[in-house]
Amino acid sequence: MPTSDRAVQLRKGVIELAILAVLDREECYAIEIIDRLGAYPALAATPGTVYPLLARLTKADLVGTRWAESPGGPPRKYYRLTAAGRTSLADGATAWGELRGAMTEILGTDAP
Amino acid sequence: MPTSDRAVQLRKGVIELAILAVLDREECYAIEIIDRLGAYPALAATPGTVYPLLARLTKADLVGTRWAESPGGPPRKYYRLTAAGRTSLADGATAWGELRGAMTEILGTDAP
DNA sequence: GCCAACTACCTTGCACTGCAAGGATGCATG
DNA sequence: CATGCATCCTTGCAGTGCAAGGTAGTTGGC
Repeated sequence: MPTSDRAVQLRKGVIELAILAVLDREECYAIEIIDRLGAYPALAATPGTVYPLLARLTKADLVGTRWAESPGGPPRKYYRLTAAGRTSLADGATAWGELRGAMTEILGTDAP
Repeated sequence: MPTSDRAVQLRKGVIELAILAVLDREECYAIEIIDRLGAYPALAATPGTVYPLLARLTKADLVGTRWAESPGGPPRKYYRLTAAGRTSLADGATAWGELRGAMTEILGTDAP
Protein backbone atom coordinates (compact mmCIF):
# COMPACT_ATOMS: atom_id res chain seq x y z
CA MET A 1 0.00 0.00 0.00
CA PRO A 2 1.66 3.23 -1.07
CA THR A 3 -0.33 5.53 1.14
CA SER A 4 -3.46 4.55 2.96
CA ASP A 5 -4.19 8.05 4.12
CA ARG A 6 -6.22 9.93 1.62
CA ALA A 7 -5.57 13.31 3.16
CA VAL A 8 -1.85 12.91 2.67
CA GLN A 9 -2.32 12.24 -1.00
CA LEU A 10 -4.63 15.21 -1.32
CA ARG A 11 -2.17 17.76 -0.23
CA LYS A 12 -0.08 16.82 -3.22
CA GLY A 13 -2.80 15.91 -5.64
CA VAL A 14 -5.12 18.86 -5.90
CA ILE A 15 -4.74 18.87 -9.67
CA GLU A 16 -5.57 15.20 -9.89
CA LEU A 17 -8.79 15.88 -8.04
CA ALA A 18 -9.57 18.81 -10.31
CA ILE A 19 -9.12 16.61 -13.39
CA LEU A 20 -11.44 13.97 -11.98
CA ALA A 21 -13.99 16.71 -11.36
CA VAL A 22 -13.71 17.99 -14.92
CA LEU A 23 -14.17 14.50 -16.32
CA ASP A 24 -17.16 13.95 -14.08
CA ARG A 25 -18.97 16.68 -16.03
CA GLU A 26 -18.11 15.45 -19.52
CA GLU A 27 -15.79 13.29 -21.55
CA CYS A 28 -12.78 15.36 -22.67
CA TYR A 29 -9.51 15.02 -24.53
CA ALA A 30 -6.30 16.20 -22.96
CA ILE A 31 -6.07 19.68 -24.42
CA GLU A 32 -9.67 20.33 -23.49
CA ILE A 33 -8.86 19.39 -19.91
CA ILE A 34 -5.91 21.76 -19.92
CA ASP A 35 -8.15 24.53 -21.20
CA ARG A 36 -10.84 23.86 -18.61
CA LEU A 37 -8.28 24.01 -15.81
CA GLY A 38 -6.71 27.09 -17.36
CA ALA A 39 -9.97 28.92 -16.79
CA TYR A 40 -8.94 29.00 -13.11
CA PRO A 41 -5.50 30.59 -12.70
CA ALA A 42 -5.03 28.77 -9.42
CA LEU A 43 -5.40 25.43 -11.18
CA ALA A 44 -3.62 26.10 -14.47
CA ALA A 45 -1.53 23.11 -15.54
CA THR A 46 0.74 22.46 -18.50
CA PRO A 47 0.82 19.41 -20.79
CA GLY A 48 3.92 18.21 -18.98
CA THR A 49 1.81 17.93 -15.87
CA VAL A 50 -1.43 16.67 -17.36
CA TYR A 51 -0.22 13.91 -19.67
CA PRO A 52 1.73 11.95 -17.07
CA LEU A 53 -1.13 12.42 -14.65
CA LEU A 54 -3.65 11.05 -17.14
CA ALA A 55 -1.34 8.11 -17.73
CA ARG A 56 -1.29 7.44 -13.98
CA LEU A 57 -5.06 7.71 -13.74
CA THR A 58 -5.50 5.37 -16.68
CA LYS A 59 -3.13 2.83 -15.22
CA ALA A 60 -5.02 2.99 -11.93
CA ASP A 61 -8.27 2.44 -13.82
CA LEU A 62 -9.82 5.65 -12.58
CA VAL A 63 -10.36 6.82 -16.15
CA GLY A 64 -10.97 5.01 -19.40
CA THR A 65 -10.04 6.17 -22.90
CA ARG A 66 -11.55 6.13 -26.36
CA TRP A 67 -10.17 7.28 -29.71
CA ALA A 68 -12.30 9.47 -31.92
CA GLU A 69 -11.79 11.30 -35.20
CA SER A 70 -11.54 15.04 -35.04
CA PRO A 71 -13.04 17.44 -37.58
CA GLY A 72 -9.63 18.57 -38.87
CA GLY A 73 -6.45 17.52 -37.12
CA PRO A 74 -5.17 14.29 -35.66
CA PRO A 75 -7.53 11.92 -33.86
CA ARG A 76 -8.33 12.65 -30.24
CA LYS A 77 -8.09 10.44 -27.20
CA TYR A 78 -11.10 11.04 -25.03
CA TYR A 79 -10.97 10.36 -21.29
CA ARG A 80 -13.92 9.59 -19.06
CA LEU A 81 -14.41 8.47 -15.46
CA THR A 82 -14.79 4.82 -14.59
CA ALA A 83 -16.89 3.65 -11.66
CA ALA A 84 -13.71 3.51 -9.57
CA GLY A 85 -12.94 7.02 -10.73
CA ARG A 86 -16.27 8.29 -9.48
CA THR A 87 -15.64 6.66 -6.10
CA SER A 88 -12.19 8.20 -5.96
CA LEU A 89 -13.63 11.59 -6.83
CA ALA A 90 -16.15 11.32 -4.02
CA ASP A 91 -13.44 10.33 -1.55
CA GLY A 92 -11.24 13.14 -2.75
CA ALA A 93 -14.02 15.69 -2.42
CA THR A 94 -14.57 14.59 1.18
CA ALA A 95 -10.87 14.85 1.98
CA TRP A 96 -10.74 18.22 0.28
CA GLY A 97 -13.62 19.41 2.44
CA GLU A 98 -11.73 18.39 5.56
CA LEU A 99 -8.57 20.12 4.44
CA ARG A 100 -10.52 23.22 3.51
CA GLY A 101 -12.26 23.30 6.88
CA ALA A 102 -9.01 22.85 8.77
CA MET A 103 -7.27 25.58 6.80
CA THR A 104 -10.17 27.97 7.25
CA GLU A 105 -10.00 27.49 11.02
CA ILE A 106 -6.24 27.74 11.24
CA LEU A 107 -6.02 30.78 9.00
CA GLY A 108 -8.70 32.46 11.01
CA THR A 109 -9.75 34.32 7.90
CA ASP A 110 -13.33 33.59 7.01
CA ALA A 111 -14.09 34.31 3.39
CA PRO A 112 -17.56 33.82 1.94
CA MET B 1 14.38 32.44 -7.45
CA PRO B 2 13.15 28.87 -7.43
CA THR B 3 9.51 29.59 -8.11
CA SER B 4 8.04 32.97 -8.80
CA ASP B 5 4.47 31.72 -8.91
CA ARG B 6 2.93 31.55 -5.52
CA ALA B 7 0.00 29.37 -6.51
CA VAL B 8 2.33 26.65 -7.72
CA GLN B 9 4.06 26.58 -4.39
CA LEU B 10 0.79 26.45 -2.55
CA ARG B 11 -0.41 23.26 -4.03
CA LYS B 12 2.57 21.57 -2.47
CA GLY B 13 3.01 23.75 0.57
CA VAL B 14 -0.28 23.68 2.42
CA ILE B 15 1.52 22.57 5.55
CA GLU B 16 4.00 25.39 5.29
CA LEU B 17 1.13 27.85 5.18
CA ALA B 18 -0.51 26.16 8.16
CA ILE B 19 2.69 26.48 10.16
CA LEU B 20 2.97 30.16 9.35
CA ALA B 21 -0.62 30.58 10.48
CA VAL B 22 0.09 28.81 13.77
CA LEU B 23 3.11 30.99 14.43
CA ASP B 24 1.10 34.10 13.62
CA ARG B 25 -1.02 33.38 16.69
CA GLU B 26 1.82 32.71 19.10
CA GLU B 27 5.47 31.82 19.41
CA CYS B 28 5.85 28.03 19.59
CA TYR B 29 8.52 25.38 19.73
CA ALA B 30 8.54 22.53 17.24
CA ILE B 31 6.62 19.92 19.20
CA GLU B 32 3.97 22.46 20.07
CA ILE B 33 3.52 23.19 16.38
CA ILE B 34 3.17 19.49 15.64
CA ASP B 35 0.52 19.22 18.34
CA ARG B 36 -1.39 22.25 17.06
CA LEU B 37 -1.47 20.82 13.56
CA GLY B 38 -2.39 17.41 14.92
CA ALA B 39 -5.62 18.89 16.23
CA TYR B 40 -6.75 18.83 12.59
CA PRO B 41 -6.46 15.34 11.12
CA ALA B 42 -6.24 16.79 7.63
CA LEU B 43 -3.14 18.75 8.59
CA ALA B 44 -1.36 16.29 10.86
CA ALA B 45 2.40 16.30 10.26
CA THR B 46 5.28 14.35 11.74
CA PRO B 47 8.63 15.64 13.02
CA GLY B 48 10.26 14.38 9.83
CA THR B 49 8.12 16.86 7.96
CA VAL B 50 8.14 19.76 10.38
CA TYR B 51 11.83 20.03 11.25
CA PRO B 52 13.14 20.30 7.72
CA LEU B 53 10.34 22.71 6.94
CA LEU B 54 11.23 24.93 9.89
CA ALA B 55 14.84 24.85 8.77
CA ARG B 56 13.78 26.04 5.33
CA LEU B 57 11.62 28.80 6.79
CA THR B 58 14.45 29.93 9.04
CA LYS B 59 16.91 30.00 6.18
CA ALA B 60 14.44 32.05 4.14
CA ASP B 61 14.08 34.46 7.07
CA LEU B 62 10.35 33.94 7.35
CA VAL B 63 10.72 32.84 10.95
CA GLY B 64 13.18 33.71 13.67
CA THR B 65 14.26 31.53 16.59
CA ARG B 66 15.03 31.97 20.27
CA TRP B 67 16.27 29.49 22.86
CA ALA B 68 14.50 29.30 26.20
CA GLU B 69 14.78 27.08 29.26
CA SER B 70 12.03 24.57 29.83
CA PRO B 71 10.58 23.68 33.24
CA GLY B 72 12.07 20.16 33.23
CA GLY B 73 13.67 18.82 30.10
CA PRO B 74 16.07 20.18 27.52
CA PRO B 75 15.85 23.80 26.42
CA ARG B 76 13.35 24.68 23.74
CA LYS B 77 13.84 26.50 20.48
CA TYR B 78 10.96 28.89 19.97
CA TYR B 79 9.94 30.01 16.51
CA ARG B 80 8.13 33.22 15.64
CA LEU B 81 7.20 35.06 12.46
CA THR B 82 9.41 37.77 11.06
CA ALA B 83 8.01 40.71 9.12
CA ALA B 84 8.76 38.84 5.90
CA GLY B 85 6.98 35.84 7.37
CA ARG B 86 3.85 37.87 7.97
CA THR B 87 3.94 39.12 4.39
CA SER B 88 4.40 35.59 3.13
CA LEU B 89 1.50 34.41 5.26
CA ALA B 90 -0.74 37.11 3.80
CA ASP B 91 0.28 36.19 0.26
CA GLY B 92 -0.27 32.53 1.00
CA ALA B 93 -3.69 33.16 2.45
CA THR B 94 -4.68 35.02 -0.71
CA ALA B 95 -3.40 32.22 -2.92
CA TRP B 96 -5.20 29.69 -0.75
CA GLY B 97 -8.43 31.64 -1.15
CA GLU B 98 -8.05 31.49 -4.91
CA LEU B 99 -7.34 27.79 -4.90
CA ARG B 100 -10.27 27.19 -2.59
CA GLY B 101 -12.60 29.19 -4.79
CA ALA B 102 -11.48 27.39 -7.93
CA MET B 103 -11.87 23.99 -6.34
CA THR B 104 -15.29 24.84 -5.00
CA GLU B 105 -16.45 25.81 -8.47
CA ILE B 106 -14.90 22.88 -10.23
CA LEU B 107 -16.14 20.35 -7.72
CA GLY B 108 -19.62 21.76 -8.07
CA THR B 109 -20.23 20.99 -4.43
CA ASP B 110 -21.03 24.14 -2.57
CA ALA B 111 -20.53 23.88 1.14
CA PRO B 112 -20.76 26.88 3.44
C1' DG C 1 2.81 18.13 -55.71
C1' DC C 2 5.30 20.30 -51.48
C1' DC C 3 6.34 23.03 -47.48
C1' DA C 4 4.73 25.67 -43.45
C1' DA C 5 1.51 26.01 -39.77
C1' DC C 6 -1.47 23.99 -36.75
C1' DT C 7 -3.38 20.47 -33.69
C1' DA C 8 -2.79 16.75 -31.01
C1' DC C 9 -0.29 13.15 -28.90
C1' DC C 10 3.54 11.90 -25.56
C1' DT C 11 8.46 11.43 -22.92
C1' DT C 12 12.60 12.81 -20.39
C1' DG C 13 15.04 14.82 -16.66
C1' DC C 14 15.26 17.83 -12.74
C1' DA C 15 14.01 20.05 -8.29
C1' DC C 16 11.24 20.04 -4.44
C1' DT C 17 8.15 18.10 -0.93
C1' DG C 18 6.49 14.94 2.64
C1' DC C 19 7.57 11.25 5.36
C1' DA C 20 9.33 7.05 7.97
C1' DA C 21 13.04 5.81 10.47
C1' DG C 22 16.56 6.63 13.33
C1' DG C 23 20.10 9.37 16.25
C1' DA C 24 21.89 12.68 19.74
C1' DT C 25 21.48 15.19 24.06
C1' DG C 26 19.87 16.95 28.64
C1' DC C 27 16.95 16.39 32.79
C1' DA C 28 14.48 13.61 36.38
C1' DT C 29 13.52 9.64 39.05
C1' DG C 30 14.18 4.90 40.63
C1' DC D 1 24.04 4.69 37.16
C1' DA D 2 20.31 3.17 34.39
C1' DT D 3 15.97 3.94 32.71
C1' DG D 4 12.55 6.94 30.82
C1' DC D 5 11.09 11.17 28.86
C1' DA D 6 11.26 15.51 26.31
C1' DT D 7 13.45 17.78 22.88
C1' DC D 8 16.32 18.56 19.29
C1' DC D 9 17.68 17.06 14.47
C1' DT D 10 19.34 14.16 9.98
C1' DT D 11 19.21 10.73 6.26
C1' DG D 12 17.28 8.49 2.38
C1' DC D 13 13.36 7.29 -0.42
C1' DA D 14 9.13 7.86 -3.21
C1' DG D 15 6.08 10.75 -5.49
C1' DT D 16 4.62 15.21 -7.76
C1' DG D 17 4.80 19.23 -10.91
C1' DC D 18 6.94 21.21 -14.58
C1' DA D 19 9.90 23.01 -18.50
C1' DA D 20 11.60 21.47 -22.51
C1' DG D 21 11.50 18.87 -26.27
C1' DG D 22 9.99 15.14 -29.68
C1' DT D 23 6.47 12.62 -33.04
C1' DA D 24 2.76 12.46 -36.22
C1' DG D 25 -1.60 13.61 -38.86
C1' DT D 26 -4.37 17.59 -41.50
C1' DT D 27 -4.96 21.81 -43.86
C1' DG D 28 -3.99 25.33 -47.00
C1' DG D 29 -1.13 28.46 -49.88
C1' DC D 30 1.91 28.33 -53.72
